[in-house]
Amino acid sequence: MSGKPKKNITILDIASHANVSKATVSRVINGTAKVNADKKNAVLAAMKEMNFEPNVFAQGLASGSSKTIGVLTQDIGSPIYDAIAQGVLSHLTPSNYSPIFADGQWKPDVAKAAVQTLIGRKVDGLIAIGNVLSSEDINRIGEQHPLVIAGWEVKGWEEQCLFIDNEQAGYDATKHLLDLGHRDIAHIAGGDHQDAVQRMAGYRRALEEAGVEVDEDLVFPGNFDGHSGVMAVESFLSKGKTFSAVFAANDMMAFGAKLALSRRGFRVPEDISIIGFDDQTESAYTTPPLTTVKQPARELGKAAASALLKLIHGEEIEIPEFPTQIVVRESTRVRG
Amino acid sequence: MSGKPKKNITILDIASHANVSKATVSRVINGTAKVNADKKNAVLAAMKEMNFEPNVFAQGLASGSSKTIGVLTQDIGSPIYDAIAQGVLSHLTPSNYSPIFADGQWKPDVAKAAVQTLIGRKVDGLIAIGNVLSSEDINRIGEQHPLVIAGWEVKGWEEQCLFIDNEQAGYDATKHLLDLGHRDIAHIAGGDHQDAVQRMAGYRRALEEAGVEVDEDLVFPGNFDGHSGVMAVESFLSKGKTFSAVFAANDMMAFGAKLALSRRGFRVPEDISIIGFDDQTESAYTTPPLTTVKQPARELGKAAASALLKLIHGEEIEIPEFPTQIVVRESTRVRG
DNA sequence: TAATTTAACGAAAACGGTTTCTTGTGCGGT
DNA sequence: ACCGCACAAGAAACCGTTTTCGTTAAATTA
Repeated sequence: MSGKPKKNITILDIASHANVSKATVSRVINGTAKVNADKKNAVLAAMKEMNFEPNVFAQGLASGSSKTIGVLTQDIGSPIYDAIAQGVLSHLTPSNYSPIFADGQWKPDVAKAAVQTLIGRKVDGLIAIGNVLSSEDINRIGEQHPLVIAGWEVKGWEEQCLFIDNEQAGYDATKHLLDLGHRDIAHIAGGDHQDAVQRMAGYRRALEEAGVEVDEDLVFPGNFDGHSGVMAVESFLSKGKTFSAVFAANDMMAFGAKLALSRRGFRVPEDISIIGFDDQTESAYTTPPLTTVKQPARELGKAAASALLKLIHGEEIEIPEFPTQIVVRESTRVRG
Repeated sequence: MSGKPKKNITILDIASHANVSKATVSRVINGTAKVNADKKNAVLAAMKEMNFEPNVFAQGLASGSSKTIGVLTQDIGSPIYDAIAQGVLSHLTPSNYSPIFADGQWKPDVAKAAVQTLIGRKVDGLIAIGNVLSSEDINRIGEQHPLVIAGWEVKGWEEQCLFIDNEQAGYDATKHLLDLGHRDIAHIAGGDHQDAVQRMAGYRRALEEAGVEVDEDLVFPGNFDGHSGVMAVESFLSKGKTFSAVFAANDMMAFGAKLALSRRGFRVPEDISIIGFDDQTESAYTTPPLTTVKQPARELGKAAASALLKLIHGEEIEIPEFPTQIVVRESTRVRG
């Protein structure tokens, strides 16, 4: 019970136990060539009996493939990116690929190092969830390794990017408010992140299309965190602006905005309507429940993993559309 | 530019380039033995020049160590467990260990398979974030591999578990309400999860200590999601119960409770106080901002990774305390 | 029946490192 | 000067697979 011989069973043990050569065992394991039914069964039986597990290092060394895939995250803890990661993980679990994670912290140099680590670990492919790398970097990496990017659109690499139409979604969100009769619609943006910029573009297009001029004082440069939402409202109010609705580029900022409005005595949605973006879990349980734009993040993650696996196997991939959807709850209503 | 020879540079190339044997190169790489300064420099130079990266498979095969650590998650997407994972990842990044993730979905058989996968990948150690496995399973795994458990307490394995004192924290939360003069304090529990059970125990102890009898109709068996919070309030109200405060076993249920209370015309905190548990990011921006119990999840994750690394290197580990802290915001006040 | 293809499988050569053994050299002790 | 010893570094064994290459026996063809 104490002094284990510690003998690892190898393919060779199986071979001798089944009276075949190790080559045959290997063929049985991988199904790379035909082997007689009886020998095959003998090998299978031996493997079961000695409950043999092939050594991944040896397999990797000999075959060159590690059966791992590298996942480059930027930000564990963000609801959307987590949901994408969740989708990736859930699709990978039933496959025989295991994910190795590395975090880029939204910093190009850190991300680059992370990719290097992943590649050094001989991953068979890479999934980037979000992205900070330049088009050039992406292209360089992508031509050396199977690569897909989830939740981001890289110019010149669109065929392997999975993303939602943020511009259209931003348009839809704004349109929702316009349709409710709102005209003075503030926007809390998310900085220079691609999706934030696109959402803002959609906001502007909707307003223009409705013949409403964009008041730049009603556009606040947030950064996706709750505090931005608070600051945004403070900014609007301090400039003496009046507005009846707010479109926040994510739910967190919508929460912050709601809080700041409450503090200033405005009611939501009676006085001011708010629409967010993401539909994170909490949004259904805020007071009032938040109207928001839902994006199919989990599905996107699954699709990304699925696409990468196809890429690895040399199959053609086709990226589907990922439709967003407005979830109408109780934070928006017809302009009073 | 098109037809790459694809020759991988190996330790042998370095060796010949530096006029030494591959053994020497290996020694330089790993510092496992003294080598003359000039040879060493020659090797280093060659490695730099040809920018050589050792093949992880070969290293693993020869040395037996993979420089990877397995992370067993149960639930990507939960704020607390994500924060722990974040901590783990952040501590691992600067080390030369890479994390391989596998998800157990809170299901014992899935988790078991996940561990098997991880072990099959020859991870040098394991971190479980949360746990569904039995003590026996944990012990079995733990005596074969370095293992630490984060955010969970396994009987007979406490020395390698990192967890907070949920009972005390539950006590503190309840005490906070008692100190504000509340006597009719409802509790929304979190099912049979260990931490939920312990938090409830703390709730009961505080009440007893204050000479308040626990009204079982004011204890609702939730399941940590927002809907539980709603259901809990509906349950209390439908039983005709009156109460002036609620202790929810996590923030999500607190959100749900707040929503349900608002719907029924109760104001928070004027009519009813609410305290949550976790201090997830959103809690600071709800209306009103939620008083809650903060647990140092990130630190816990970092400490877990740190402890595991020590374990792997055969060093002694000592698990620190992880103090919780009541964050008083605006959802609790003196009983009116 | 002899000649020729084919199918199954074993022998052995990679894969790229680490580690044990061995050997040659320079050193201090007597 | 002689012996033993420590030490640096090379030679070779080894880690556990996959895969190429032959080889043998069976199946097909003439």
